[in-house]
Amino acid sequence: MKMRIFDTLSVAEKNIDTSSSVRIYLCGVTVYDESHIGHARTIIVFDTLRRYLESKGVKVNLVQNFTDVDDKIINRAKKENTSAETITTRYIKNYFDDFDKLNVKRADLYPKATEHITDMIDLIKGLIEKGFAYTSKNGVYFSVSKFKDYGKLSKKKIDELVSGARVEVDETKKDPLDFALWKFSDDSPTWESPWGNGRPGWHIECSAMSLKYLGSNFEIHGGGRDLIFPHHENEIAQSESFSGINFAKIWMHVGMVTINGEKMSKSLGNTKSIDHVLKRWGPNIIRLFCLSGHYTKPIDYSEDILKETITKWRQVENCYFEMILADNSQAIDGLDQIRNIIQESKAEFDSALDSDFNTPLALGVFFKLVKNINQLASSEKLTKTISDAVLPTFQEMSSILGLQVIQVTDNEKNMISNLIKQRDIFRSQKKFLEADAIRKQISDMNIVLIDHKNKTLWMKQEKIGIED
RNA sequence: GGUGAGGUGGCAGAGUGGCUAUGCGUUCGCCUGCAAAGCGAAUCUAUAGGGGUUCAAAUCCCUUCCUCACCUCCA
Repeated sequence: MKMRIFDTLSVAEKNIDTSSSVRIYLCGVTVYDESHIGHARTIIVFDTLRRYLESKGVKVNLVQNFTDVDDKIINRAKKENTSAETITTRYIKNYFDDFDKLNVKRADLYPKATEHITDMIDLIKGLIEKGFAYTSKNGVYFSVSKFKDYGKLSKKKIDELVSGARVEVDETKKDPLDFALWKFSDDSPTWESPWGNGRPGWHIECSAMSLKYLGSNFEIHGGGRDLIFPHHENEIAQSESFSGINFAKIWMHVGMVTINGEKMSKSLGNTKSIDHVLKRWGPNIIRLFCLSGHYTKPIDYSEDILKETITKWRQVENCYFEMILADNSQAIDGLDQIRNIIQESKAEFDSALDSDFNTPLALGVFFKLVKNINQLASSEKLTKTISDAVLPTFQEMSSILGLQVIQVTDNEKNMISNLIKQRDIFRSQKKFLEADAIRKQISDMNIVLIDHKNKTLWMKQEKIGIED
């Protein structure tokens, strides 16, 4: 396969090297609070990318870290009068609860910073030996001026950064731009190091863990756009100074989620937790929303847009049930035509994703296919043969997008079809009150009846919180 | 101020030189015992403003205006 992704570093689209496995390092979350819709977007984008690559038979090795040592965690622990570990354990569990519900496949590995302290210490040692880092009163620092390419990812010039005012003043650093690799501290949790007790800086953890698990030069390093500077810039400085070779082949950054056009932030109090949006919209709507704009661009979370998405999702559900409940009673024609549609859809879908992972375009292709099937169903031309021809493609696309139509048990199926039979009898006797009572009973099970000319089908709808 | 990304119909969102996606919305209609769901038709002829290149530009160049993000922890 030939897939191109926009690389932040070279400011150009680059081919993903799929000759062997595709190694992806994704910067995960700091576990001091609930995850929000912004985290969801980044992680769903990478989950979908991974699903797509795997659907093409490409082996993916996805590593996503948990930052479980950080000042915010310690502050939260102090506030709750408990240990940092209690906090991180709670929010790691919370993370998996949320993302399992969002149908995000588990990464191959979720390394935690606290479990890689020795790797970080080794890395820092190496950087000191090579002359890129030094010890001072408050910790060990990376000397930015020693790394000549500093600023190449974020396109910043060192001189401008210095004059750009908002650099923390710290007399103990040789240069205001130098950043901490190791911070001395007696506040628990701390670890021993050759330089003194303390804890690692944020940036060093991702360098240490990505180098350890994916090597010095892997295919894709990703995260939110807000991580470009300083986090990823610093990772490049550390990793390339240590290894002497180029770090990630492609830097892939996902745009921010705004809320009604405003940046989402704790201080504005407008964050939307995953728990909140799941209760309100459910996983499929959220995934569709997160993939509805090109991943490099910002997307705006607003009720109106999410509501539109419900309509689309209902069409997908309708399409699925029309297909699985199609029967043989019709003449078989139009099969060649539908085969063409399937071929075209597949080709367009792949081509959209191959071209810098254009998910909005791919979604459009998927919806078009859904529309085509619903058209056939509406005109009583959807036979079982046609359904069987389309279903694999429908399911493959759904699976890549991580969408899941709600499933029904055989018991439910039997019960529903019995109720429908009873209702049909009442209808034929023009006992509409009784028929409507059955319809109500069915609808209480989240089943919607689809009355065609000569038959009644049904679909199970996902419950969407906001519609209650 | 610096850097980057943008400004496309009521809304969302593709499209990097020519054939003006797609979806939502709205209106009417089909279907129905009535609904629901679905479908059809109609509506909308958009490309921030100005200039230029070209037979031809949303698409290339110049310019003006505007928006957003990052430059501090942040997905």
